[in-house]
Amino acid sequence: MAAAKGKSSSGAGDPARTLELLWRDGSAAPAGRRGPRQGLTVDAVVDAALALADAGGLDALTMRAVAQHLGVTPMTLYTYVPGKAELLDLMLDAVFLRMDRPPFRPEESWRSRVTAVADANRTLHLGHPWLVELRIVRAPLGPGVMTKYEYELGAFEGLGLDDVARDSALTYVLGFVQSGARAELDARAVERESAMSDGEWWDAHEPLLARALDESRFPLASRVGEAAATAYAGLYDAEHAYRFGLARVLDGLAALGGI
Amino acid sequence: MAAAKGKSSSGAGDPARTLELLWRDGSAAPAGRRGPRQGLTVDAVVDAALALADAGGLDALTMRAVAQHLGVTPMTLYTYVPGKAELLDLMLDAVFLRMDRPPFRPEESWRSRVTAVADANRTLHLGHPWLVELRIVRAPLGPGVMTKYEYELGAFEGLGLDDVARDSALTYVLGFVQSGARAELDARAVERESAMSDGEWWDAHEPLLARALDESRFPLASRVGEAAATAYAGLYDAEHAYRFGLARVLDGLAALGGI
DNA sequence: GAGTACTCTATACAGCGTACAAAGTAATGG
DNA sequence: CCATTACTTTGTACGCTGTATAGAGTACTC
Repeated sequence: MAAAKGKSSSGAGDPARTLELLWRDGSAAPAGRRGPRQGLTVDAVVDAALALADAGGLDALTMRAVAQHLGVTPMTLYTYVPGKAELLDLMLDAVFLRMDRPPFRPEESWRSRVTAVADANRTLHLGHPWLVELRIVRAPLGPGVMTKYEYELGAFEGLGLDDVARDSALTYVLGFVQSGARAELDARAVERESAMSDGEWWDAHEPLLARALDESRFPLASRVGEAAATAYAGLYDAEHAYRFGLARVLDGLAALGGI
Repeated sequence: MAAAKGKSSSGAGDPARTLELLWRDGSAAPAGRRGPRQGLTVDAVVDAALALADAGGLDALTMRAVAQHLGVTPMTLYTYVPGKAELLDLMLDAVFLRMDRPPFRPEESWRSRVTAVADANRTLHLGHPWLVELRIVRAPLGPGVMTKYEYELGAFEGLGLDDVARDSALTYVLGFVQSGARAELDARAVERESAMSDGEWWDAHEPLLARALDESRFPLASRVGEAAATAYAGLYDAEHAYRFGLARVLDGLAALGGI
């Protein structure tokens, strides 16, 4: 397998081997294996990788760091997972599987259920910042992915959608949540990495911005931009954007269902 | 300046220098400069970088590649731009500035105007795939960014929104478009890099997926998943997702404006 | 007891952004 | 006119990445 120089994508490895790992087929039958017994497990590798990525994003997730975390040399990891791509598939399925999924109550409105799904996904993304860095295409069809999909489709019961529209609606809601979470995480990361708050950044730029804030050339932009900046403490208020957007999403879906 | 190991972010460099470059302050006054005359211009560097990134994404955009494209050595570029972060700011502002912005007609409905803005941004993202890879926080306040913001705010005239809500609405629409564009570009990239179509990928996985597609364990998921896969040719139909989502977005905004 | 399948380690590679030092060039100040 | 100075351009070097490859040691099967 050639060295992956590009972005991290899901679903990149050998299908059979990846699925075997996802459903943990080999874990129950270590009988009659030659050679030294393995000192670790796939789960231990995945958990170490999750700890690193949760704390420092995909940049912090290097095979060397995972190995060091586990007290082995980097190449040892390759006896547990085929490569980094498959490790990411396992991480993704693991965090999906561990999500909280309180059962929907029969009398609950679809708005309440969809809001719960959105909130849960927002929490997921904010707790695992590496998720938004991942290209999730051809998702690894493990227990976590399937369980999550099954549960979330259930939230749209009562909206009067056919199966295709139901899938579209879920994709739409999840896209909205991921988009907002990404913006929030990006803002956090920039604030951390630049060691400069939004306010400090603004103070450094404002004196130089006569042209950009030219009211005669950009009347709407300068007026609305200032109103927005004044309304929220910083330049970007993620919480507000989420609440505003979710209300729009729900209203848009209501119009679809004719409710 | 330390080597940037992380993701590419906008707004990372020295404010004064970056703004000077964005508004092209030094370009008209090359009088009395000692040393050899420069063989290139900032614009030439930006255009070369754009050509590379448009064709191959952020992975293809290396300082070495830009230099080779221009027939100089990599370090030569650092006399034109302070570093890669500032080059990305210039690229971003440049593509924003070059967007098509047909004037809104007075009798045009807000739905038509917002649809035009969404379409233009979709075209922008699909034509410049590296945009979705960028962390756009603290956007470089150059002419492109300001002109785009000014124009797009105008699309929400007639919806009855105050300034703060107008900014939120625009953020919401742009987030939706970027989210969909990212999904589409990710799907394209994976298809290209894996040299495997979605259909081929599915054919390779399906025989092994008895567990994942277990109808008793995942009744909704297997039924809806199959309906969606059948309805669209591939696993993900970006065009459909965009049209479906944009209709929801507009309906959601209509409910906000009370229209 | 020989063979074998396995685990784990050590070394190596190409490519990244850019710091640093050196070499060459043109305008300036005496 | 020439030494100085500011500038452009180049070459080299560093630490980092995922993982190919080869070798050393271990525990099972025949």
